[in-house]
Amino acid sequence: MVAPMAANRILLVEDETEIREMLSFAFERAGLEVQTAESAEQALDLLDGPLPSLVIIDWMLPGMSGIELARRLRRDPLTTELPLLMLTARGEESDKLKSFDAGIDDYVTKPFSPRELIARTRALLRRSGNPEDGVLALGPLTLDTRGHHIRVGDDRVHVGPTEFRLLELLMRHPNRAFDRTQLLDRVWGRNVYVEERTVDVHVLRLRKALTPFGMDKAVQTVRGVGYRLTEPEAATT
Amino acid sequence: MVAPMAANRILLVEDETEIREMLSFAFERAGLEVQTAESAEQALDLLDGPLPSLVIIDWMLPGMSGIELARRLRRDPLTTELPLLMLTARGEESDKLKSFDAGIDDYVTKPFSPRELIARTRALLRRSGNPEDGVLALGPLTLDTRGHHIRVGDDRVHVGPTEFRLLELLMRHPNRAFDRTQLLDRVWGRNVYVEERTVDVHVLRLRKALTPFGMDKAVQTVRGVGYRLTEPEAATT
DNA sequence: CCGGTTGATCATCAAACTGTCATAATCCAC
DNA sequence: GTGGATTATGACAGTTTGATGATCAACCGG
Repeated sequence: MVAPMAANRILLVEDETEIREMLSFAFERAGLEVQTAESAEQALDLLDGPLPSLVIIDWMLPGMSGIELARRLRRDPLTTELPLLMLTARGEESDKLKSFDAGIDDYVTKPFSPRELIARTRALLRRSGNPEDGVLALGPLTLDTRGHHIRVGDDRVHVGPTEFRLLELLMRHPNRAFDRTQLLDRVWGRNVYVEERTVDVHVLRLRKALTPFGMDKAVQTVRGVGYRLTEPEAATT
Repeated sequence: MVAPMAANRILLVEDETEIREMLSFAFERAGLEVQTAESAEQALDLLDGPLPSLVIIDWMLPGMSGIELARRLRRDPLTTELPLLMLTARGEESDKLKSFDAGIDDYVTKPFSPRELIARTRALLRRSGNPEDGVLALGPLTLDTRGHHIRVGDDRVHVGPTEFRLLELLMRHPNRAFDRTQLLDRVWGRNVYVEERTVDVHVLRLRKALTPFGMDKAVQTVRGVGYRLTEPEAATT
């Protein structure tokens, strides 16, 4: 079996070793998995791998600045929606505005209490489809990102790893249509070359797995676009 | 270029008239529609109507406190996802934590600059992937560009890709008449040759799809010119 | 090295969508 | 009212797109 994967991984980009370690410790004690980078460049490398749920960026970094890193992430379609939290020593309003312009989602000024940072981090995670308990739900369908299992009501549904990640993405963004390119980037990972049509097959398998529970209707085709997860029409009586 | 006619309405709950008016003015100048309430009770009343995209709550309110209002909104399934921003004069950390516990998404301390509040509001709206995001509306008719969803009230309407793009264009410019050439250019694409009459057919198909919900009347013919989308009620009876 | 899984493609079938016509229905100006 | 112009509608045949089942490769833990 697999080691219980933490639901939320955070990427912390901070060049000062002391702060980095202090925060790593604080986050882990708070039950959040942390990954660290000492520079924007290193962060970009790490972001080629599986994406974290959120990125915390120090304003002052050697080499590429934090704000420049933020802009870059926003420019890239793959990371454009990744929640960003800026960490900075400066308190001037002009900096704040610059941050928000760069697409920062939140902003904490040094010196700060780790507790506040964690609270803000949590708020941001919750807001962006990463519930703390790691359980996503859509009607009777639930997906536990930590336990790696899916159920409809009390019945367990078995799907392969790819279908799991696919459903996870869809459940994080219900009612949103994704085209095949987006799905490939976000479920398979970029830099992997796979035929677009392959998506169809995995969607099919996902539907098959859900069919016995009547939830296959939730995975909808959007012709000419891609796929979407939507709660089936309520047949309330 | 299309002006972001995002229908983002904000509910501001603030008892001090002066601040309320100042902020209303600032938000509207920033292109955000505002709705105000003087008390938590009044806010709850307003929330029985169509939901805003975000609620800004003053900590200190006569009667039910801001924090209590926040808790209440979180408890109600209907508003549990509604982004909340707390406005407070107190700066103590314990209060901040209490706010986040209550499910506040962000938090601004008085005195604050309207610019910062607006920046944070925008960030929150963007982040919240609020279902209202990218949703065009005309009366009961809504079109979700992100989810590729069209509905009238709660009923889903299915149309083909072309009809979707057609309706999207019309909804972005309600009450404006387009001639067939313009529609062909903007819905089909500039360098595609199709019969002008083809537009009629797609308009017909769009109307057919809307007919069961009585919204077909919204798509109006402008004889000798082309077509226009207008809210049915606007038509004189 | 061996079954058992999981994953990616391909070929094929079915369904949905499109653009065009021909024809009926309306509208407008005279 | 009449005739020409404009629009609405129903049918059709080709295309495009998605669904599906089979196949083969890669991977994994003995």
